[in-house]
Amino acid sequence: MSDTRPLKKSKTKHTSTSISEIEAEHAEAEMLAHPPAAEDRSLHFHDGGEFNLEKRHETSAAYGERLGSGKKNPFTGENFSTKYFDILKVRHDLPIHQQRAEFLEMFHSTQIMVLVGETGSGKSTQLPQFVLYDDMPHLIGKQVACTQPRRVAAMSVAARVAEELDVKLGEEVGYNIRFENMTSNKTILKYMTDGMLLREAMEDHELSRYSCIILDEAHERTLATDILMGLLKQLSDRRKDLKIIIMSATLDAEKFQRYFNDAPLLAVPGRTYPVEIYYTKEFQRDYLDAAIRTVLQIHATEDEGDILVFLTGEEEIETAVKKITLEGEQLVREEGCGPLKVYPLYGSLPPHQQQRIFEPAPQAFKKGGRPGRKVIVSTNIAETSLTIDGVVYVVDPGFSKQKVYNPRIRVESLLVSPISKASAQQRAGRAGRTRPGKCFRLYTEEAFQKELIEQSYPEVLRSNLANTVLELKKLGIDDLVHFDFMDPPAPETMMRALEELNYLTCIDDEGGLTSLGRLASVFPLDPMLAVLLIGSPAFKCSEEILTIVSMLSVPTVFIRPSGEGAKRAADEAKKLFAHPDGDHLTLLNVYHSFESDEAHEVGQRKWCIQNFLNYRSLKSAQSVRKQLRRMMESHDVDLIEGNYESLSYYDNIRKALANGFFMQVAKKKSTGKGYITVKDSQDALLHPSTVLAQQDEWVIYNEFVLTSKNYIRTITSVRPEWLVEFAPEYYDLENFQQGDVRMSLARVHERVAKMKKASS
DNA sequence: GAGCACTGC
Repeated sequence: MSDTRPLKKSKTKHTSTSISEIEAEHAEAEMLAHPPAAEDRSLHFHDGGEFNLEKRHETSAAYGERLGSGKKNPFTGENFSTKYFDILKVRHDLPIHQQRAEFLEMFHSTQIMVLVGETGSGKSTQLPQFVLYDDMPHLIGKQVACTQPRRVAAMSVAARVAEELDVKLGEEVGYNIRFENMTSNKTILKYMTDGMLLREAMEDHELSRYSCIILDEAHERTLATDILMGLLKQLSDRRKDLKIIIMSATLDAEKFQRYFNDAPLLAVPGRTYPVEIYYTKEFQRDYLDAAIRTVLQIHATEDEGDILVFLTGEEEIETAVKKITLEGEQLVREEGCGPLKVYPLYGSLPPHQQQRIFEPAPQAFKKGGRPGRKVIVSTNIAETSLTIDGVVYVVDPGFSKQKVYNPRIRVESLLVSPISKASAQQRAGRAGRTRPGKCFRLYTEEAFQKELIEQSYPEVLRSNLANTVLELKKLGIDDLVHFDFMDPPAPETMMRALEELNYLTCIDDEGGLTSLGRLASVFPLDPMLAVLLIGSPAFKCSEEILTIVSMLSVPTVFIRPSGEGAKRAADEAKKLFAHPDGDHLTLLNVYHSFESDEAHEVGQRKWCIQNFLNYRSLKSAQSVRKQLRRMMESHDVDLIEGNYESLSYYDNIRKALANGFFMQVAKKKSTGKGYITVKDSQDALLHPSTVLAQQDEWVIYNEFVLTSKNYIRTITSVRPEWLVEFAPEYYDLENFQQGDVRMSLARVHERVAKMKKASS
């Protein structure tokens, strides 16, 4: 039934390098009441003791253990709970515990160190605690920070560590993520997202409140992590008292060491099971089909154990789920196989459906019968963000959707591309979390060796850097060209970013931050949206623009289910909100309706379902709006509500949009179909989701998407006179080559000149 | 007349 077999067995044994040691359930850590401290503190050593500041950065592992195993919590002075000692036993069994002394020795001898640790080593939870006992931040009024790339990780690790230290979450141990600051003036260990620490660095370049900064999951190379690394490298010269620890999965430890001036390395073993790797003999033309057949074959021939399949996107996953389910039923009927339950898993799936992957595998039809099995068909989300125990078989076709940036046409797009060796190893590791497993790679061993790159490209090489450059400027980095990136981005990408910021007047011609740029950097938005927001009071509609910007900052609010009838119904529902001038105004209508009395009477959640709208997106637009509004207030950006009765209500909003989006304009082609972008002369079609008819000559667009065709998406019609008026330098005729756009613009300039003459 | 891998502020 399958020509992907016989699979060649490789001798390679693989050990997982999985990431989060802490599962979500720890987030619900039970908080115990602390009994009041009654006894005096004289019973030192065999009964614990107190911190001794003189020993700071000179303590031994025994010192920390003595303090941590006494009667009283040395951080709070209160008696430890019995639960504390139960957890302490478990912690002592973690591999990293053996290396506490080794860690302290290295920590004392160097300012910057690199720590690599595999899954289950306990590095994210234990290491920061080792630091606390030696660094004693509470005695010198400082804090220890530990960054995570994801919010859930920051929250759940913090909850776990608070439990381990027998303190209340938010007091000695807390976390800080966007929209939620769970810390207090007692906090000495703070888990936070990497983006959050970057924000703090923009306010305080010295990061002076910290005595030690731990960057966790550094191998993921998020934009924020990369910038922080460059920053910390610089800062380590100015602040000799600041300790820095870079934590990573094993693969690229040397690169981190080299980057940080040959920083010493500590490696801690993980706790995972070996995974056998199988390759196909031949190249698989149709990886989707091969993946489905491999799953069915595993089900028919392999021992008990769940299957995890990696595919690239929602549509592909839903197709695979349907096919596997159908053919699985056939296997049950014809071959007497056990039951098969198939679950999709991807980011845009609502949380309760994501949770279903944790349901237990189906039972065999009869006792002692062939095993039932659970199959999870997932995007990359199961590679890093979510861990599923019980997976024994991994099917890896070797592809994922990755963001790529083309600086020439200034477009970010998603492309199905081969994964890296590191990713392949990470995927394989997912099979060895509970017992030895198998990984079926749907490509040849030769392809793995020769064609896959070692590491995925870091985000900084795949993104538009306008926002990053603005952040760096705000961080006080004047010389961007010589900023020490671990992987420097292409010069053209930097040039594009500087050019864009210059057009937005966020930086002047000398590359210096302008006052507008400084203000724009306050907002957690793309510079263009920030400038749009800051400019909106001039058009007497900043409340409305604030709403539109918030709606543009969350996942799409429109739901369009599959199935012909449902699609039609969803399209009809959308028409109720449609504004003839475009999608931005349509978003405004949706938001207003969401907050209307009518929606509240029905119940917002129900109202959303009735109107094919995404409740979660709208709620998050609300919280984004609240945050941005606060920032506008504190930075004196006027909040002005447009006059809905006025005839110019919508025109004012469109003017404000034109003022912000003047770089993202397309013009209807005078001959032929479709539109052409004004700056880069790219052919583009209006995305079919637009509410606009195809007749408006000039439009601004929110994004340019490359899929089956070139599309511009989220579009509003504007008058060209506005563009010329608001961005005269950008629309100077000399900037345009001969052609359609220039000819039209010339006529616009003439009209404007005539009008001026007539009125004077 | 079509889709949004995953994060983060």
